[in-house]
Formats: sequence, structure tokens, C-alpha cells
Amino acid sequence: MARTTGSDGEKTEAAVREAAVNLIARLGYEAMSMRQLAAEVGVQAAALYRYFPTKEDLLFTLMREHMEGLLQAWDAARPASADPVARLAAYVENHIAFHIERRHGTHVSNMELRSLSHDRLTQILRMRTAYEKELRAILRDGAEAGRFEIDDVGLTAMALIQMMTGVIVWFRPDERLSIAEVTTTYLSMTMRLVGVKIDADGATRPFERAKDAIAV
Amino acid sequence: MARTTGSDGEKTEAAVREAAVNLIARLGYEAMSMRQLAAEVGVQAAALYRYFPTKEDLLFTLMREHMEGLLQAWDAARPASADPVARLAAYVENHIAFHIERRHGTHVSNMELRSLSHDRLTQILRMRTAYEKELRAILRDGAEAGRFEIDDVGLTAMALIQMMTGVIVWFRPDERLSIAEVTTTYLSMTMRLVGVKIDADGATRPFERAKDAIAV
DNA sequence: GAATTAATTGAACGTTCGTTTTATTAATCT
DNA sequence: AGATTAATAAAACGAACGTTCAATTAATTC
Repeated sequence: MARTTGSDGEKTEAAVREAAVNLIARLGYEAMSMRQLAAEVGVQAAALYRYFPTKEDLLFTLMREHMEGLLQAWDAARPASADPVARLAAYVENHIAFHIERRHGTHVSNMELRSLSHDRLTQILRMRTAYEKELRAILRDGAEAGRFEIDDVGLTAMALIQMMTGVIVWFRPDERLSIAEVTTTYLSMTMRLVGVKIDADGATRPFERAKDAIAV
Repeated sequence: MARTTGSDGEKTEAAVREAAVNLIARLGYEAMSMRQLAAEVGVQAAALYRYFPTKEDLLFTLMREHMEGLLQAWDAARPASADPVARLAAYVENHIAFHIERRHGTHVSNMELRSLSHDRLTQILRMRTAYEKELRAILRDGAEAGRFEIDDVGLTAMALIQMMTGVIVWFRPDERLSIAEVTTTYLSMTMRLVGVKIDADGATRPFERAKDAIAV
């Protein structure tokens, strides 16, 4: 046999990507074979090589697009406000929403870095660093403005990101808590962790204001 | 050739374990071959099978002993005090010390769970759950005693553990921060995160007391 | 409707994998 | 010193791996 009726390159490539993210998240990159992936898509292994020259190219493509998606999501969610509290709240909400929505992609991007060549690893880490830098800027601004109480900006940023990304380990959409409830709880943990202080005029607690201002 | 001069089963087994933890942490379980491991130890691949019947047995042994070590470390560090603040401080200190000291073992135990058979996965997860339960008990006691301000005990426990375990991702012993500095910062982040409150008599801030009471 | 291009199959390649078997030598025991 | 046990090497096993190649058919273009 050869070309099958109804076959379509674009559809096949999309199916390969989706199946690959799920399989790699479940089995790991090394443990997933190209034959297994092909079977999931309903195709022979050789057909995969029409879309991705090597297995590593496939992995890199998935990771790069995941990181690009994360940066784009933050660009879209980034608030106009200069208020560090509002910016931090937006960062937390975007991070949790993105990571719950793209759980498998996050798993792949975080756990399979060691299977990348040196150059490609560098590219992915560069994007990750750019994303983390955004959080550090928010924390620094907030600390300088006297709104946050932070010992070490870099360390706090890492702690927050690891805490938030951790939701993908245990969160299941059909269980006890909704995404909104989880987000609310993580928001308040974050605000306490950075020691958000009473506003300059003392009239309102800034975190409470931020919660009202932003749809969860 | 056959038995080599000076060969000793106990030493070889110990060397295999150590090399395996390092190799699996660096390359991943699936990516590490038995021949690679044997070469690291200075032995032929067949010799490994005198100590571990299969590759998965080796992985499971490493993981089980790591988790047993973690539970034993906490049993030894567990404070006599009933004060939730002191107990939480001890938990954080023990967790960070253990995870920095056994970084590679933690990597293996956290990242290679999917390579375990169902039964063995269950065994490891049971130990992990027992360890996490200790933290939840501390948080619950503290919340009930009015010393902590916590929205959701289970969610806060997961957030704290992921935040703390995250140190193994970025911490390098020879860089900017010492273990003591990292621990101090994580302690204060933890205490803020759980909303430690002024003591009942209002005389002292409990976290400050706890810091003085416990050697960091 | 013929020619061309796109998509895929089926078979094969060389390599590496985890593991087993057998033989051999070092250390220990009697 | 001889017998036994412990620790290893060397070679081989079949299976699975990523990848390539040639052949074949569907869809598209002219």
C-alpha cells in the first residue's frame, strides 16, 4: 500500500504533535518509541519522518512552541497597570491558568530538557529565563516601592514559580477544587509569601483590591 | 578473564548504587544503559546482575532507600515541642537539608516514578504520602490553634513541599548563597505563607522566637 | 486524461538494548 | 594443600530501537 484515501499532511502533522505531547508526558521521551507514536496516530513509523527529520527535532518543536505559547500568553495577560500588586496577581493567574490548561506540554518542557542537544537546550532555557525575568522585575519593583517584603528577589521568584508550577502534579480538573478556587488560594498564598503591605494611605489592603480588580 | 584481584561484593554493590544514582539523575533511567553503568563502576555489564536481578529492581532499590532515608531523617529531626511554629520550622529545615544533601537521589525519586511497575509505584507513593501527612498535621494543628492563617491545608502542604523541593533545581553549593542562607530565606517565606500570627499574649512574634530556638 | 506532486506503506539496515549462559579466576574454608 | 564458594569476564541471545529507501497510490495540476 501507499498513500491512503483522505490523507492530509496538515492533519497528520497536528495529530502527531498532539499524540507526541501526550505520549511523552506519560511515558517519557526516551521510553516512547517512534513506532508507538505512529501507532497512536494510525500510521506507519516511516510516515513520521515526512514531518520531523528526527525524534529530537520533534521534541524540540514541541518544547519551543510550548515556551513561545507561555511567553505569548503572558504578553497578552500583562496588565497596563504599574501597580506591582496587580502585576503580580496577573502573573500568578496567567501562570496557573496556562499550566493547568497545558499540563502535558509543561511536563514535557520541564522534564525532558536533558534529551536536547546543547544548542537547543540553550534556546529553551533562554526563553524560560526571559519568562522568569518578568517575575523578578515585578518583585523588585514591588520591593523598591515598599509594597513587598522580600529577602531575596531571585530566590523568591524561583520559590513562587516552583510552587505554582507544582499544580500540574496534583491538580485534576474533575476533583475537589475548581481552577478558580485553586487560583484564589494560590493568589493569597503568593501575596502573603511576598509580604504585601498595607497601602500608603492605609485605606485599603492592596491584595484585596487586586482580587476585586481582576477576574479570576 | 574472571574474578579480578581485590574484588569485593559489598564494595562493588555500593559503587553500583552510587554510580546509578548519579547516572540516572544526569541521563534519566531509560537513557542510562546497563553497559554505561557498568563502565562507570569499572566492571562488565553481566556483573551487575549479581547484585540486582533487573534494571528496574535497581531503580526501585534506589528509590525505596531514598524515601526510607527521608522518613528516618524526619523522625530524627522531629522536635519534642508541640508548638506548631517550631514543628513547621523543623520540617522546613529538615526537608531543605535532606534535599540539598541528596539532590541526585531526590531527582531520581521524583522524576523516574513512571518507570516503576504498578505495585512498586504504590509502595513509593505510600511512603511519600506518609511524609506529606506529617506536614499536613502540623499545618492543621497550627490552624486550629489559631497560629496559622491557612485557606486549605492540603493545598498549602503541596505548595510548600513543591516550593522547598525546588531548591534542588537551582541550588549549587559553590555559588552565591550558602545552605544556611537559603534555609533562612525559605523559613521566612514559609512562615509568611502560612500567615504566622502574633502569639496569644502578644509579647513575641513566634517565628522570631522559633528562629532563635533552632540552629540553622 | 495525462503528468506531477503529496502522502504513505512495507521492508530492511545497522545498532543498541536488557539479560542469560558458560567459563574462569580469586578468595575463603577445611 | 585441596575443596568450595564468591566475583567476575566474555560471548551470545532475541528483541527493539531510530532511521532510510524504494515502491505505490491518492490528490492535484495542466
